[in-house]
Amino acid sequence: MGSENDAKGDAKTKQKGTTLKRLSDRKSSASGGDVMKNSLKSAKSKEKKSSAGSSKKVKTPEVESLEPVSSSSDLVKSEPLDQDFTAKKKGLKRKRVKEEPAEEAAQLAVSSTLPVQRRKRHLSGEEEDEGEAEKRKAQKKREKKTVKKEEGEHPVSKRAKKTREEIEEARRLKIKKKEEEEQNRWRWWEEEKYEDGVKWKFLEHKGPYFPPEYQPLPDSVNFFYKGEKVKLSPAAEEVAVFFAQMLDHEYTTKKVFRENFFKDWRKEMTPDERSLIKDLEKCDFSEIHAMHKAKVEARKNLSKEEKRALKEANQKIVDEYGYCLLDHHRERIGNFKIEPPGLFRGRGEHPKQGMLKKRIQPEDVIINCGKDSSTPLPPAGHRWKEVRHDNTVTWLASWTENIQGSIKYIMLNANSKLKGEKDWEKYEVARKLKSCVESIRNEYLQDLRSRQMVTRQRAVALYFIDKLALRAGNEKEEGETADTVGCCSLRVEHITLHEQLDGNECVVEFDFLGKDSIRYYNKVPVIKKVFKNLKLFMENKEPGDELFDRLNTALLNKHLSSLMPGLTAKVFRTYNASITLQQQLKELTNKSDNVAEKLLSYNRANRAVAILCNHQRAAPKTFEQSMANLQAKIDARKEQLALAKTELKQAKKEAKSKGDPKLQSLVERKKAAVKRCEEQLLKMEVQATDREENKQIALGTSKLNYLDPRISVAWCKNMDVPIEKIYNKTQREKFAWAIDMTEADFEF
DNA sequence: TTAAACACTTAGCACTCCTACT
DNA sequence: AGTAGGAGTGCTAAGTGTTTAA
Repeated sequence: MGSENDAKGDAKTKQKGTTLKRLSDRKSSASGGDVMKNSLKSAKSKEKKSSAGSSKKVKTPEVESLEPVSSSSDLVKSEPLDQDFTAKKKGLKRKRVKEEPAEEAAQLAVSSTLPVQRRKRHLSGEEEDEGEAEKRKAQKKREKKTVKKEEGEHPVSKRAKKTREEIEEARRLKIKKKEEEEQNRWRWWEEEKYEDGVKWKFLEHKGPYFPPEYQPLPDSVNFFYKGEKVKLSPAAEEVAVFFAQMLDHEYTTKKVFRENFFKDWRKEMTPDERSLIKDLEKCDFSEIHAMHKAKVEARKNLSKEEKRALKEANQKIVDEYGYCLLDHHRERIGNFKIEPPGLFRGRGEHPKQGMLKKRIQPEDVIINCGKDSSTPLPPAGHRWKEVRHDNTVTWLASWTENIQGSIKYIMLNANSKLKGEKDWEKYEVARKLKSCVESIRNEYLQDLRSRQMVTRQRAVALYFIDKLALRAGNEKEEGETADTVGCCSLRVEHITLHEQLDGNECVVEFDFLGKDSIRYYNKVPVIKKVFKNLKLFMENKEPGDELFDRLNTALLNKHLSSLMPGLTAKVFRTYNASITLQQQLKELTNKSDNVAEKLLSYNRANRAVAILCNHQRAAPKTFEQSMANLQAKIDARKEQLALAKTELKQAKKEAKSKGDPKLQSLVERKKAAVKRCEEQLLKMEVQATDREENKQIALGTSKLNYLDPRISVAWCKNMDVPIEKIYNKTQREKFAWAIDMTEADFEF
C-alpha cells in the first residue's frame, strides 16, 4: 500500500516539475512565435473539420487486422510496465480472474461507507418522531432569533462614544453570536438520509427576484446613425445600450461579436428602424457610452450615507428572496436573481458571442416547491409558466435560456444540506476508488495490448485521465460552442509524439484548449506501450480527426461503472487531487514549523493540485506593479539590514574597546534589530516567491471542488493550525460537515 | 441506439469590500 | 483619512453524466 503511494507520489513530483515549466513556456510563448504557430494550427484544424470532418470519419482499423496475434505478446515481453504499477501486477491477476461478486459490489456502494449517523446532540429521545423534533427545533430557533435581535440593538443606540466596556461588550456579543450560529446550524449530517431519489419533503420560497425594467434614455442622450440623431424604440434602444456599455471592451471590435450583435439587434428593431439602420459601422453610440461611464463614476462617488442606504436596500432583497424553507430549516439560496438581459460573451472564440441574451419574464419561469407550501406569487400582472411539485430535484425555479437553449436553475447555496450531502458523497466515491485504483490501473495497463481497438483506446484514455487528471471530454455540437476538448474528444492535432525529448524517451506533447478555453500544455513521458498505441491511433489520420475515434465518454463511463459502482471519469480527478494533497501535506509539513511555514506548505500542497488540474488564471492586471512594489520593499529592507549590521559591528567594536556595560546593552539591542530585520526580510522573500509561483495558478477551484475538506481539517488538528487560517467564513460554512465530523486521524 | 433534455458540478472573471499601510 | 491591493463574492458560462424520448 505504502509503496504504491510513494511511487505515485514520485510520478506526481516529477510532473510538478514539468508543469511548472509548462507555465513558463506559456509565458514566453505569449510574446513569441508559438502563439502564431498555435493560431495557425487551430485555423488549419477548423478548415479540416469543416471540409472533411463530419462527412468522413477516419477510423483506426481493428488491431487484429494490423498486427499478427504473436506480435502483441511480443510487445508485452519487450516492454516492462510502468514502474508505478509493476509491483501490483501479480496481486491483480488473481483478483481479476474471479468475476466481480455481488457482495463485493455491494461493499463498494457509497451509502455503506458514509459514517454511521451519529446523534451526538439530538434534542431528545430516539423514539421521538422526526417531524416533532423538527418543529421543536424550528421553534427554538425562532425564540433565539428574537433574543438576538434585542441584544443586537443595544450597542447601536449608544454608539456616540465608544467606551472601553462597550467595545468589550461588542466583542463578547460577536463571540456569542458566533456560538449561537453554530448552535443553530442544521446538523443534517447527523440525520438519516431520505429514501432513494427524494431530495426534500417540504420546500417553500418566494420565487426568483427579477431585474428592474429597462429605463429609457433621457432626451439629452442620443444615438446617431450616419451622423443623424435617431430616436430608437425602447426595445431597440435597450439593446443599443448593452452594446454601448461594452465599447471599452476589446471584444466589441471582434468580427463575430459585431455580426452577431447586429443581427440580433436588428431583430429587436421596428421595421422602420430596420430599413434605416443597415451598417453597424455607421452607428454612433458615443453619447450612450459616455452616459454609462458617468453613471459608473457617479456610483463610485456616492456619499457614505447613500452607499449605506443602497446596501440596506440590497440586504432587504436578500432577506426577502435569498432564503427558502427546506424541511423546516431556513436555507440560503445560491442564485435567487434571474439573470438580467445583455449581450452574450462566451469564453474563448465563441461562435455565439455578441448575441442578445433576452430578458426573462415570469411567463418563462417554472416554479418548483412543496405541494403543501404556499406558492410564490408572480410579479403583478404576470403569471408563471408552470408550478410543479417535484421533490426528486433540488431546484426552486428554472427557465430556458435563448443562446444555447439550455436550462438555467435556481438552486441552494453551497452551505445547504442538499449541496453538502452531495459533496460528501462525492468524496466518499473518490475514497472508494482509492481502495481499488490499483486493480483498475493494472487492468488498463493490460488492456493496452488488447486485440480490440476500442479497448486499447479506452485504456490509453484512462491512462491519461488517471495520470494527468484530464477531463472526460464529452462531444459537443459543432458551431454551438468554442472549440475545446477533453480526453475522449482529443484530436490528432492536439498531441505531438517525440521519441526523444529533453533526455526523456516517449514524450507526448499536449497542446489543446480545455474547459473555458484554458490552454493545456504539457510534455509528458509515457510508457512505451501507450506511445506505440498513440502512433497506431494516429496512422492515416488528418490533424482534425479524432484521436480516440472508437471511444466516447458514455462508453468509457459505462466501463468504469462496471469496475466500481459510481465510478466515472471525473472521480479520478477528485481522487488524484485529494490524494495528492494528503501526500504532499505529509511530505511538506513538520510539526515543529511555525504557523506561517505550515501555511506556506499548505499552499504549496494546494498548488501542486491546482497545477495537476490545470487551474489557471490570468495573471492579475496589477501583478507586475505589485511585484515591483514588493521587490522595492525587499530592497529597502535589505539596505536597512546592511545598515543595522554595520551599526552592530560599530557597537561591538566600541563595546570591546571601552568595556562599558551600557554599550554592551546597546550591542544586544542592535543584535535584536538585525535579527528582526532578517526575519522580516525572509518573510517578505517567502511572500514574493509564493506570489510569483501563484501568478498564473488559481488555488480556489481545487480547494472548493476537488480537495476532500476532511484532509485539511485533520491536518489543521494535527498541526495545531486554526481552521480559520485555511478556510474563510464561506468555506467554513460549506465544509461545516467536515469540520464537525473529522478527527485528527482521518485518512482519505 | 441515438440524440436531446435535464440536472447538477466546476470554472474563471470582474466587481466589491476590507484591511494594512502611509 | 486615504489608498493600494488582496480577499471575498457574485455571476454565469461551460463542463459532466444521467434520464427520457424518438
